Amino acid sequence: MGTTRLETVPEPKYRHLKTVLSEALDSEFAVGEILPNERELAARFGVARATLRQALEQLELEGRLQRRRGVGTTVAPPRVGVDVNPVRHSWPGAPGDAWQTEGCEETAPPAAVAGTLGAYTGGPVYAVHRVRMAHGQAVATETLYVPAASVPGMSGIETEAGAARGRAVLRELNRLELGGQERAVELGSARAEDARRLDRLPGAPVLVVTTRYLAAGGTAAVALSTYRADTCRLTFGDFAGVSLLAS
Amino acid sequence: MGTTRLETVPEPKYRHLKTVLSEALDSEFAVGEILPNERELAARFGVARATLRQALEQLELEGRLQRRRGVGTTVAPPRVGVDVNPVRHSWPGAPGDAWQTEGCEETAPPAAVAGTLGAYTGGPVYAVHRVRMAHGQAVATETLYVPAASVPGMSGIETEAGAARGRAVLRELNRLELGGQERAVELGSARAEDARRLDRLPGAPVLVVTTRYLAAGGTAAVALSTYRADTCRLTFGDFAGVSLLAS
DNA sequence: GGGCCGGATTGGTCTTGACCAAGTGGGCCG
DNA sequence: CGGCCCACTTGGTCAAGACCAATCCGGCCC
Repeated sequence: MGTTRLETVPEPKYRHLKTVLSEALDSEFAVGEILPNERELAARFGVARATLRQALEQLELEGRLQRRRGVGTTVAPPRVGVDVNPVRHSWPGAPGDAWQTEGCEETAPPAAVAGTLGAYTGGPVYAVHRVRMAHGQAVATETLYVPAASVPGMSGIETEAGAARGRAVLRELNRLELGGQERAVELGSARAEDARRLDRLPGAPVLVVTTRYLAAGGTAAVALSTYRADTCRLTFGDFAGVSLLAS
Repeated sequence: MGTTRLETVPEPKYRHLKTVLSEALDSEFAVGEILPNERELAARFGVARATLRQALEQLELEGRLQRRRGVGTTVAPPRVGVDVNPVRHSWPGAPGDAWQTEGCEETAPPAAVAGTLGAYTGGPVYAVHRVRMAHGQAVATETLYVPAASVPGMSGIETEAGAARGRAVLRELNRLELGGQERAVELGSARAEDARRLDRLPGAPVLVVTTRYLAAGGTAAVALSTYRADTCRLTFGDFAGVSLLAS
């Protein structure tokens, strides 16, 4: 074991294993290459399969590996940089971004969202569902909550259905004069529904992005987005001038 | 089990357990309260300890629980909102933020950082180490890489040492005319050194924030920050006018 | 009183062994 | 030939049990 051992206590096997595997991935494997199966790897390193899996799990969390039941463990490509501002000076749904609108329904928003919508509570709220693609695979899901009262021209919406209706809501939203956005990022685990769309198991780690879209009257809409934590690196396009924000 | 069961396949025990525990946390436990130990919980639910631990691990990942060896499992408080822009129109180290400078050394930056420093490669680079506190506990660590060539007045730095020297570097940096920042956020696992400072085990999930500080000449500095993913919710203060960024 | 020490408690690591579920691919059957 | 089906491979879930390491706390010793 040629790794650093500055600690006074022995390093757990799985952590040492993780280091060894990590170095092997850098030097001996190509992206997309398939590793030996877990039983063989465990035997090769002389550890129990559970111990090996502990190391593999962390490597997968770091985006180094990709595992699929029935297929195997493969070396993952570097994380894709995903800009949470897909299009400059845009509301969601502007042409050119990678979002794909899937549907729209009229529902009661989650309690947490309802609170931030503030002034618009009470009236109907549209929930627009979208999926974001990158390199041919789904990397994020989003539910955008839009109170009908917060945007004009919402009366004709009922004439359309499904994805078309979602796009109509976004179109109306884009007409608003915007006052900026407020974002938060935290770690979460994918709900069953999101996991399915992201081709992951429920509970998979995701980066949860909460966005408040601000308009003259207050919060015009709230978006809840979940990005695959294993494959995504969220970027926040350069926003010049923190100084511009001085109050 | 009153939970939704729309899937056709049976739900794994640990996931069901997670749901049950999650609901119990909401209704039957107070923040800071200590749960029964793992062996008793496992017995109570009629599962192996490993299965119970799988549920607890996910709940800890979501910031619902906090576990400490030799102490027990406690109900975690809601995540703290941490603004990655601690002070408006500021370089790091401005008065009033929650960062605490711990030391400064002259080192070769990691390869990834060296690349982005671009024009300033070759000369000496200072690494300033800081820790960010919130509610009395360390929630983030940071290493700020500052090429001596990128800031003026760096000649007198050598007269100071340790934290004082770090503050001196930050002071000089603050004098620069700034051109904005570029950020990226991704999931990572804490290196041994960071884990120690964050009072976590190595490998603990962290949100890794990479910040490029831009100045007239290019990248003036690069910061690598790691935030405890279980306790932090990163906020990006409202930046008005995505429209201001239009090129 | 103050500090050391040692046992009890708790989560962390590790093993062995078993079965399940999702894909893959080859071979049989129409 | 084309499509269905089943055996097989692979990761996912689960069990029962053992020992380790960090912490706490009470009692002993100075």
